[in-house]
Amino acid sequence: MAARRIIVHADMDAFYASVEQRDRPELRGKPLLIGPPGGRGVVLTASYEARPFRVGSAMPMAEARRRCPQAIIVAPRFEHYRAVSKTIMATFREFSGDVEALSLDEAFIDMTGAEGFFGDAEAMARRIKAAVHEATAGLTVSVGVSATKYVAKVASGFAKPDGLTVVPEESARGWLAPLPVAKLWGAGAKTQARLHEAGFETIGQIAAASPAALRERFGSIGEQFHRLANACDDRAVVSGRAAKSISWERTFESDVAQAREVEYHVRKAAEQVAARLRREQYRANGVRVKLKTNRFRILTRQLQLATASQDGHVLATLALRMLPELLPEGPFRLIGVGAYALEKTAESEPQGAQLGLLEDESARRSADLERALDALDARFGADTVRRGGEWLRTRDLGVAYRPESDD
DNA sequence: TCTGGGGTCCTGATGCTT
DNA sequence: TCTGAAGCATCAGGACCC
Repeated sequence: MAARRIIVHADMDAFYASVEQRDRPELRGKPLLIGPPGGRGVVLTASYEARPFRVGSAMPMAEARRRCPQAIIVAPRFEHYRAVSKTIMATFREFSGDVEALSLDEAFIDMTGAEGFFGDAEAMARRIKAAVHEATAGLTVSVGVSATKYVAKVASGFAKPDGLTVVPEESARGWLAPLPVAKLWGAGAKTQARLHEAGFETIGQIAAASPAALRERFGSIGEQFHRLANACDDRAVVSGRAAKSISWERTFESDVAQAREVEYHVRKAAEQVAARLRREQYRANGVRVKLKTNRFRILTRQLQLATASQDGHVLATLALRMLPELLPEGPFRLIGVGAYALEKTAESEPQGAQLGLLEDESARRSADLERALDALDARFGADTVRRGGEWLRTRDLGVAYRPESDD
């Protein structure tokens, strides 16, 4: 008989806000919103002091400011959060080799068979929480433990912040039953509305329904809901998953309408994606362009590359080829470029050849970038200027950005 | 209210091959 | 040689997650 599984789901509490409060004592104990300080955007994270004002993630910043005028708004520092996240994931790996990161602030840890080292499920969870607290100089994490990923995940959110919930396998079904269908993994706003329309309010009602009827009404996800509601979830914790796509997109302060401006932003996005591909040692076999119109219609087009590439010029050339048929749909509030069908580069190439390639590549790329900039200067006129490492186009675009470095 | 960024997975339409 | 069906790959969009 297979060993009884012990799956831990660990979820940092108000992660971005907690990091800022840890690093800046003047923010502690105060309502804090992480998000764009001005312009268009939504709240990324609200500190626990802001939550009583009914402010939360994904709420438009304008509405959040109305509900909580005294909140301090801080722009996110993703690179910093990524660094803190590395420390947290490394701490998890001290407990198990099977750690599956879901995002910067949460992960599954398979602790099956580790009772001999760390004690029972609750003891394990306490030790993980204490280790994270120590490694991060005071950040708290909520932890759920059960025999399946799904139940562990719901459990970690059960007693936030700084929570610890253990749901034994034999009581998991009954524990889930009274929870609302919103707790089903995969049921977002649209699906919840359809579930309510069909008379389903609780997970227990889904568990008791016929899987065939659920499939009939909701498709394959209906059957999946039935399995989850009955605490049946044999998905394994998968460590070291490779990326399937890498993208870069931006929403503008004011919409972009002119073809030359759209081309400019597509080119810039392609360079950003290529820089990440090189940094993370991927090549892409396809390029996808994404535009969001000022009426919130999302348009995408994709093309495959003849040869896999991590070169910004190649990606941009292909991306620009898809633009003509989309431009009449503008103006656009968002422009993005993505690379998909990724393959890893480093391992398969001999070390010497790889170094030579990288040197040549780097020199050629710098020259390409210079040529591209000259061309942009020539096309956009004298108000496209570069000062130090910063590129500024003030008159038309109102944007300033620093190209992402490769290292 | 006025709606991000970076991802994954699923579905239906369409086109190609056998 | 033509045609239709089946199977598969690709594409565009939708929904979802954090």
